[in-house]
Formats: sequence, C-alpha cells, structure tokens
Amino acid sequence: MDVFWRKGYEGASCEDLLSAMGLNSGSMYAAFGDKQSLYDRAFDLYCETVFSMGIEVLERPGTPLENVRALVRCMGDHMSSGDCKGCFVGNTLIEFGAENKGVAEMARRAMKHFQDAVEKKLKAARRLGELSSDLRPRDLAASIVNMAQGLNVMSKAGADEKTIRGVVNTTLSLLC
Amino acid sequence: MDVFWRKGYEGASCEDLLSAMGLNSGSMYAAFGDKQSLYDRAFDLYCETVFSMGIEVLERPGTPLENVRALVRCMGDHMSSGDCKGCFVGNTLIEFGAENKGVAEMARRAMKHFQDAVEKKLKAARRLGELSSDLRPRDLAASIVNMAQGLNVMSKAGADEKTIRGVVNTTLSLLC
DNA sequence: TTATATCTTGACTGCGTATTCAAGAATCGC
DNA sequence: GCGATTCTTGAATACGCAGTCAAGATATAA
Repeated sequence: MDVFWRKGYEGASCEDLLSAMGLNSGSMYAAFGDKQSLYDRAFDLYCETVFSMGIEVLERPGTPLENVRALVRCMGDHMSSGDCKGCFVGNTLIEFGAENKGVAEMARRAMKHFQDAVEKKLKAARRLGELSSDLRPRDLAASIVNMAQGLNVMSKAGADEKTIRGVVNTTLSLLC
Repeated sequence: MDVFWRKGYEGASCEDLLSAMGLNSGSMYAAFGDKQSLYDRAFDLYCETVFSMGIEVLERPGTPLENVRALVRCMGDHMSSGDCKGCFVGNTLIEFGAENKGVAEMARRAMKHFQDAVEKKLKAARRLGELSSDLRPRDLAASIVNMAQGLNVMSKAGADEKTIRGVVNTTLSLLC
C-alpha cells in the first residue's frame, strides 16, 4: 500500500513492491495474481484504514458541527505532516480518472461515500441550529472534500505548514 | 501537450505521442531529444497558454475583487467542461511531486507564480476597501489555488456541474 | 539539371519490467 | 519419521516501449 500510495501504479516497479513486502515474485503472483490486482488490494486497504479513519472522526463524541470541524483540522494535519504521500484515492483519480478502469470507479465511490458522510453531518448540524451559514450542506460538503483534494496537490507542491493552515482556517470560517 | 495532459508522463506511450503529432520516431527524437524533454516542452506550452490565461483574466478591465471573482468562476467553468483533462500542473505534481525531478520544480514555481498573482490582486482589493472579509489575502489566495487543484481531482471523480458550481459558489462567498 | 543538405520513414535494437516455472525448502498430518 | 502439500526462490521468459539508424524522399541552391 505504501509503495503504490507514494509512487502510483506506473511509478511503482515490481522490484519496489517485492522488496517492500519481503517476498519473491513467485509468492507475490501466487498470492495476488498480478500487479493490477495487488494495486486494487492496496486501494481497498487504504480505504479500510486511512480513509475510513476520516469517517470515524465524524462519529466521535461531540456535536455534528464540532465533528466536521475536527475532520477538517485532522485532514489539514495529515497533509502537512511532511511525508508527502497525499491521498491514495485522489492520486488514483489523477492517474486513472480519465480512463474507465475498475479502480477509477472504486475511487469515485469512495469519494462519494466520504462526501455523503460529511453532508449528513452538516444536515444534522443545520437541524440542530449549529450551522447558521446560509450555504447549503450539499455545497459545503463538496467544498470540504474539494479542500482535502486540493491539499493533496498543495502538499506535493511543497506548500509549507503556514499555507496549509491558512487553507484549513479559511474552510473553517465557512462552518459556523 | 494534449496527450501528456490527458495521460500523464508514464501513461503516454511514444506511440500515442507520435500519432498525435503525426511524426515518426526519428523526426521526433531529432526535434526534441527524448521523451522527458518533450514532456518539459509540453509543460512549458501549457504554462504559456492555458495557465497564463488564468493570470491574464486577473488583468482584465474591472476592479481587483471583480477580477479575482471572475478568475474563480472561469476556473470552475474550465473544470466542468466535461473533457476531464484537469490541470497539467496539478497532474505533474501528483506524478512527480514526491521525487525531485526538474519538472516538479517547474510545477512548483508555476503554482507559486499563480498564487502570488492572486494574492497581489486581493491585497489591492483590501486597500481599495472592496474586500471586507477579515481573512488574510495570503490565506484567501492559497484557498483559491487550493480550490482549483481540488476541482482538478473532483472533475476526474466525475463530479457533475452542480457539485462544481457548489464549490465555486462557496469560494465566492469568501470574496466580499 | 544536378549536387548538397535536410527531413522522413519504419524496421531494428536494447533494455527494463511484468510474469512464469521448476526445483528446492519448509510445514503439516498421520 | 515420512509422505504429501504448501510455500519460497531466483533464474529464465515474454513483452512492450524508449530510442537508433541507414536508406530513401524531399527540398534547396547553383
């Protein structure tokens, strides 16, 4: 997962993958089939761990709006943590979004699932009177996902922590 | 430019490039040297045409804030125009941002140049009393560039026009 | 027209990388 | 302990793609 996350599908050679896994090619092909299947498995693993951690943040104790604000801050921290891997889902969309490979479809679903979870929370916040902004929850949710994917690129552009914090704070200013 | 823009460096085969240019390999290598040099030239061409068109929008007749708002709308229109190529600069950063290739450095410079142009306009707007938001021009400029790069990914995620318009409107709500 | 220079062609080469496979090592069941 | 099964190893293979080159076509100049 780590190798594909950092280097993308084409950028990761089998040699990279094998040495990272501590396997020889025979074992790898017996276990996973081929490189594409291994990528798909790595993608799934990312969704089950890193990506779903974001969704989990939304469900922690606290009010809906607090949860969304925590998620935004959490994504900012994640992106400014220097290691520069970004978001596997976003990277996959850039590499395969224009084609119609299966993995692009998986990435689209993952994004939609994430966005829906944020929208649901924002609607709850609106019902509770926590969210007074007159922007629609649907548009705010799209903007939050959009911010995260923007940060993915900005972090690879070498944006410093101050810049990323500026983006996060700007987004937070919409959530009150 | 079009082929690299759509498929990325690794994703574009020489065959793709040659048939798009209507050249044979000999002529191509004589004219450009190798694939990487051709990519660099395509990148330059993108900056000189598409990317600088954005900067040009900022300099049209009108007040500074009007110009920035026009730019934000223009980027939204560009991204929702269906063809799904996104932003060459952003795509380059995703593909090469983690390595230290020359082209990644070029992309970083292009992004910074763009962001600085936006920030300059926002500062002018602030001086003229057009921009009453208490957010800093620096952070707003970063957020606008971030929005554009987010849209790059969102468009590949198959976001519909309505979603993209939602993101654009949310960003515009910060600019008053 | 003809000699020279430049451009074009596409088969060929070399190389890197994904994938296979058969032989050997380790594990498991009885 | 021993046969059967599963796992591991790494060299060999297959293949696609970046890059080359010599021969032929075209343009230029005298």
